Amino acid sequence: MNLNLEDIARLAGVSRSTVSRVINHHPNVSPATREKVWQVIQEQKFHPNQIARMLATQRTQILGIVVSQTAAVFFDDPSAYFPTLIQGIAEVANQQNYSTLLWLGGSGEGENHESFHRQISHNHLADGLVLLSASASHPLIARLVDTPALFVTIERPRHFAERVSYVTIDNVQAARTAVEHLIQLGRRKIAIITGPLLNTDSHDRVIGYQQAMEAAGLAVDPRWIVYGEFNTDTGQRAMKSLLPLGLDAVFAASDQIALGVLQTLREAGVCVPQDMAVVGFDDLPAATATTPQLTTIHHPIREKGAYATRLLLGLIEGSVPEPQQVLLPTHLVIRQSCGALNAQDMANLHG
Amino acid sequence: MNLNLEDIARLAGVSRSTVSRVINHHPNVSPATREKVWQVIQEQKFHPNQIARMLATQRTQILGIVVSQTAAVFFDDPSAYFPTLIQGIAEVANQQNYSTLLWLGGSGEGENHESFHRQISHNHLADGLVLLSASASHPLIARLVDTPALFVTIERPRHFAERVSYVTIDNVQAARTAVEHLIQLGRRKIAIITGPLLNTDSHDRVIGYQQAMEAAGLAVDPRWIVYGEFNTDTGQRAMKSLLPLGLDAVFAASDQIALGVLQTLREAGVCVPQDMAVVGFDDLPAATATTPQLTTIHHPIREKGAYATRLLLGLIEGSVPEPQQVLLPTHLVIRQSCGALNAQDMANLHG
DNA sequence: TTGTACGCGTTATCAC
DNA sequence: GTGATAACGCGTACAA
Repeated sequence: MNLNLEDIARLAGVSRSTVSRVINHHPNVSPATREKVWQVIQEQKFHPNQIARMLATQRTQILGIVVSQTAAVFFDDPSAYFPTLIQGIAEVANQQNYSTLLWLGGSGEGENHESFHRQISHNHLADGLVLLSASASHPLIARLVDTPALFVTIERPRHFAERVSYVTIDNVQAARTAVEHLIQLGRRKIAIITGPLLNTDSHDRVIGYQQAMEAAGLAVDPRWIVYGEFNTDTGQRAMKSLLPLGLDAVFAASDQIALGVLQTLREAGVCVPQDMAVVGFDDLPAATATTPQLTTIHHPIREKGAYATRLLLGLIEGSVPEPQQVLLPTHLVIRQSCGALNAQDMANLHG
Repeated sequence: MNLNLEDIARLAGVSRSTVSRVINHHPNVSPATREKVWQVIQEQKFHPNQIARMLATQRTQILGIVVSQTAAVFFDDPSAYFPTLIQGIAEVANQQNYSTLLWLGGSGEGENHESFHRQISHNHLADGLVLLSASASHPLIARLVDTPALFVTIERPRHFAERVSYVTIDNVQAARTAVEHLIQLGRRKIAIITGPLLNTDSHDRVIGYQQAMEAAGLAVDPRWIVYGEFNTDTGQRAMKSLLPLGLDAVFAASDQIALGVLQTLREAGVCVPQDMAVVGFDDLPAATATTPQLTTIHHPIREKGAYATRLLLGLIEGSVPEPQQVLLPTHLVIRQSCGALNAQDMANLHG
């Protein structure tokens, strides 16, 4: 049923190589034959066999996306973090004529994780890999770092950080900015609720928090630093434990956490921003749906995926040397949850 | 750097074919040589080249996942519908040693859509395709239906429904069950807020609604049927327009819509379920986070993806004939938003 | 400018 | 049981 180069060649009255040249836009082919060959190709709706081409060129034009995460984090997360990342990756990839292979796994424990990573590192289908969540992909990184495989991680990895290419945001600076904003507004007793201790994003945000506090000469009570998950549940639980400490502000290191914080504060009858200022992180769509609207750090998630992909493509083309480490900038989005905008300001904004 | 069959053969002192037989677990090989060859394979950490194998077998062991949706729907949706579907697909695929190729597209208009679908239908990389959202993939279906390409859609397609394989839920029955529940509780003036008019899921839910109403001898005011999108915004807008009509119940054809409905009712001071009963659809995690908790139809999204994949695999293996159409069952999850459980019942449940 | 011949790494069909 | 040898469909030096 399917034709091949040979068939087209015969129909066009030329050799197989000439057809190949035409298809690959090789310069050395006369306009006449080029025209003639294209004609036949169009007529026959011929499309070269990708697989054969891969075998011959040793290039697949495929990028692998690896999500080494437990299922729940991927699909039950209202923040759509991974989907957004994937969107950014796929966009750039498709645009550059790359296809994307999706590896979802790690849902099981130990054994499963093992075989999942083995599968990826042995399946040489992709020209390069994007690892979403460096912390979760740690075993895979350890496996890949000593091979010629090309990959870039999202997040700075905990280990091998100097040897691997990664794209992340400037978490330290971002957190610092968020906390400085609170301090400028007169807040002094500021807590931080963040994600896992072993996640570098989470970790760096704590560093930024500490830097801002120290720079302002504010002492930090150890109880003010709470680790958990980047979800609403953690926000609720942490805020409850923080309630008796007499704080005047909370830096929630993700909007999901902030959602839980706001909910708990509402239930406890604590007014935001009057009694407690809250600043989030991520700038999710949900951040504008809360009352009061959430002041937060804009996190260019999609752009992170896109950038990582462009970088990976660069590594594949050989146009940039390995390793590459990039920190994307973020910025503060001021809304209502910190009290920076009073009623008058709001009126002006809307006027 | 990378070895091939020939190299292993030389090292094991046998021929290339024998090595191939060992790898593919062919019976016709003596235990002795089998053992010897395995030894070498292990030592050299040899893994056969997938691409070459694909070329020879004419099978890729790759499944394509096509999301012909505008970007926003994929990544900004808190319901995580597509990610959940993808999860179900990837799980089954990986389990059966298939990789998944992800096609995200249709973000642009016309032209882009065209080239996106062309790219997919010409890229013969996948052994089969799963099209998420038949309504959005309509042009692609039209393109594929007359080719030997194997594919299954999620949702019943609007056209070619008899000729294509699809997996969906029994929307008519589900909607009917939801509305019957409201009727049994004494509600009479029941509205439905649903998704796009051209979406078959959306359409079928209206059919089920009408059947239930008719079976109960209840007249339906045309204004009670509102089409929109499967999101919170639609819920809010539609509910506002419904408010003056003196209803006593609303069937929101998605939990996202129900969220908007509940919010609008709260703002309007309408008590749920006393003044207005609300039943949703999907049974998202968010349905238990509302006050009152949402009575809703459980929608096995993940299972839908998994089933579609198993079906597609069957088509590929040739073990089932084309086309196959399957309706997955759903069930009603009774919580608080319809008043079926009073305070006493709740106490008993928790006791 | 065009054609020949070989290589990419497997699987599959034969003989032996 | 085992080993040549021919596909699979394409890219590409090299020769013409």
